[in-house]
Amino acid sequence: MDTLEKVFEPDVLSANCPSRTLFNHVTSRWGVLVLIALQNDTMRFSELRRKIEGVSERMLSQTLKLLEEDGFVDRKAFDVVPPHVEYSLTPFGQEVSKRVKELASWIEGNLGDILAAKRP
Amino acid sequence: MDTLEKVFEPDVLSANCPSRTLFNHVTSRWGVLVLIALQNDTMRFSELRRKIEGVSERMLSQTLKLLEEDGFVDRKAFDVVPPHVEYSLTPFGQEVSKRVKELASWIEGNLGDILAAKRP
DNA sequence: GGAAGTACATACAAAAATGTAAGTATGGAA
DNA sequence: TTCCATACTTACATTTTTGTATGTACTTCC
Repeated sequence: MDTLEKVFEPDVLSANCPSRTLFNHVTSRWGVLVLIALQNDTMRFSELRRKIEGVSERMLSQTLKLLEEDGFVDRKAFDVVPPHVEYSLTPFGQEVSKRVKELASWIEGNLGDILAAKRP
Repeated sequence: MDTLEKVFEPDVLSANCPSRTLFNHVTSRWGVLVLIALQNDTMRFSELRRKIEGVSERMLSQTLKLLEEDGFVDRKAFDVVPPHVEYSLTPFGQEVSKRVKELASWIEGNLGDILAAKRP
């Protein structure tokens, strides 16, 4: 057996761990929504913009670019004149999307009870 | 059977759905980390501050207050002179924490592969 | 012929998030 | 007696995020 193992354990609680950066991108305000929106479909930029209520074009393209760099989103551009670009999730993206969606779904599904238990 | 059902379907993709607000709190920069840190323990303010590398006191107390209002965190204060306060998760908090943690763990566990696949 | 749709980039402005420093009341350690 | 620790709050400054408006290069619809 190896004598040198676990030299480095990724941990999002550590300020400079790369997993923290990735985690931040994935859980960013628009990142989570993009991941959810793309879960089962390939979508065009403007479709995404309509589906994710409230995103501005600027934020959407910024978020997509970031997730693409991280390897969670795949961008396919067709060189035609009214531009046509399709976004979808990579296999890694599908894994994180699944988990983000489970969180969102739990909240949506228990919204009534959660709201009823609030105090302020 | 009821004739008036599903009048309202919670959806985080809808700009003004209450689930979106809750989802934003939970997936906020420090919110996710607080939820993870409190997963299996009751912790004091300063312990949390040490565990979550990089949080400032201000942000930590603000985040704790928000999660407490939402009903995910429970705050127990003892009226002693060097202040003593204990934070823990409510049952709802444990549910969301579990899901947030699954996302974080997946990223941590696949960090090497994710990083290896990045393009920039 | 003019308007709309497409997928952005870019400059600028405004808003929101975050950090820093200081203050509070008190006990116990050095 | 001075300093540290506790759990915060508050004011103020800075940084980051987000939004708005505009431009681009065409094509199609009316």
